Amino acid sequence: MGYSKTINIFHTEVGVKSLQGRSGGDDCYNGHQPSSAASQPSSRWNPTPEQLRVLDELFGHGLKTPTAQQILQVTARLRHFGKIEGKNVFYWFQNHRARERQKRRRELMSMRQYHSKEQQLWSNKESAGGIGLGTVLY
Amino acid sequence: MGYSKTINIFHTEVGVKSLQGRSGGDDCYNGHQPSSAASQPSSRWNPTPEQLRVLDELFGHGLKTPTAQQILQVTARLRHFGKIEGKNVFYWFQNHRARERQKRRRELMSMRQYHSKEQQLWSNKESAGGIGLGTVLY
DNA sequence: GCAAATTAATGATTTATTCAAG
DNA sequence: CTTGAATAAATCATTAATTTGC
Repeated sequence: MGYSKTINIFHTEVGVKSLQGRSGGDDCYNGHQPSSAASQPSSRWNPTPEQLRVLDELFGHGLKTPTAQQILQVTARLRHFGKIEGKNVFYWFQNHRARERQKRRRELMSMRQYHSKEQQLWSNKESAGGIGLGTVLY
Repeated sequence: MGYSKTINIFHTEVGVKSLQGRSGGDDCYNGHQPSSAASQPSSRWNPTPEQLRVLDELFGHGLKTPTAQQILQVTARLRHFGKIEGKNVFYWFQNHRARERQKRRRELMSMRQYHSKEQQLWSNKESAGGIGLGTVLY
């Protein structure tokens, strides 16, 4: 059975700002602070470069959908670099997966539109006479 | 800047390394060559200002990852301004995307701030549930 | 002003990823 | 689990910009 059912127990523990849950849900990197310059406390988690590095490394090593205990461990590790909560880690993985899928899907769309071989065309001269696409085209 | 640039102590030597004349080596655009000598074959494509203008315009208009056909069309258009191959256009878009991303990522990085406020919101409840810690994450 | 020396840009290659088809 | 398709990231290599001493 799906042991990794991943019921998000994390956002139940503390007050989740459900008012921000909308807005397309795109960025997981949480741009910059909404203020102008000075250190105004941010309302959302903003990962430090070290945190981001660790998260990317974990993701790259195959940790796509961490379990609850994995999220807790990762959170503990990342807290050493700055303020962070479990829900931040949970959402980071969720958004990262979605973002990767989206990116890949877009790439597939644009590629299947023409089913072309892209780079291998350019490795050799396209004008050498062997490729039928060398002419016309606009 | 440029701390980790390639330290090439030999770059006073003339030794042109282009042992593979894969790019024909005819008259590429060279911004300003010595007027006396004949066109010295350039080992790599050097875009003319017109070519650059068109490329930047296309990119700015939304053409970020052109398909093979689009690359061929663009190449055909740009060839009117000087010698060019499809792979040059392909590489140009690849590099342009990468360096735009690089620039934006560096900007984000520099404005990213560190949050020192520590919150212990997850002290007890996170570790509850009888989850055995010490699991290898990857 | 002018080239040699140096630095910054950028074209071209290589390496590591991604999702998902088989 | 392995591999196909196609990058994007990282790196290498060459060109232009510029600095520098004369």
